[in-house]
Amino acid sequence: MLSPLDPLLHSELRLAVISILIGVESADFVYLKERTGATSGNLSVQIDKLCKAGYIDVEKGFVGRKPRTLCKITEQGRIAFKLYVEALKEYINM
Amino acid sequence: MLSPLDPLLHSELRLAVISILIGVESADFVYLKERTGATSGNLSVQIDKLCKAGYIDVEKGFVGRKPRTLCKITEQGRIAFKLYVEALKEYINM
DNA sequence: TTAATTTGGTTTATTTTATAAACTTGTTTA
DNA sequence: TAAACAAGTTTATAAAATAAACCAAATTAA
Repeated sequence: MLSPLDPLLHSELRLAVISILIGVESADFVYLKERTGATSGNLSVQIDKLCKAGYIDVEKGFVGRKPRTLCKITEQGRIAFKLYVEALKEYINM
Repeated sequence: MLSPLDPLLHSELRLAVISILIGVESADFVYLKERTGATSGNLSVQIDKLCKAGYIDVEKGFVGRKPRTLCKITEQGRIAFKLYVEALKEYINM
């Protein structure tokens, strides 16, 4: 039977965020928003979920006087993504 | 920016159904239920959505005295699946 | 200098989905 | 002939995604 798909990753926006974070050291809220085209509200919620799941680390601080939310994928996130991709491949027959 | 993912296909069960139908001439309700492990109710609903979207053809009939729901992917379904897979690849960096 | 706008978000409300539970109709089987 | 089963459908509930409204601080414009 087909492997189940991690519901935390099987979400367009969360998958996009993880997909971006996989390729970079870290990315901030503004960058993720621009790259994904998401609304702030939606992005905020989804970042929170990924953080609570332990898939990303979120560091809130300031750069100069502006707030900055920095996101970084965790090892757990990398593993979950890898497993998700493997499961997905069963569905798209690759 | 990342391509949007067809919401009709970006659903675990509907994707599983299409994935199975891609590989066979046709498949009936019972077979799909067994292969996906879904409940009847869920499967029924999702088959309906795929049908209404024009991604599959559904033929309800009888074999002997037992009802049989036969599903078959349409050309539109094949195309949608192909596009979905292409879009997905952007996310999983392939 | 103070009023409006922008930036970088968060919170709350709404809509949509997925899923499960309950139900139906006809058919075997005991 | 009553109980159980098969093949679904319908309805109710739970969870998700998304948008809209909001907020605080900083910047810009009048």
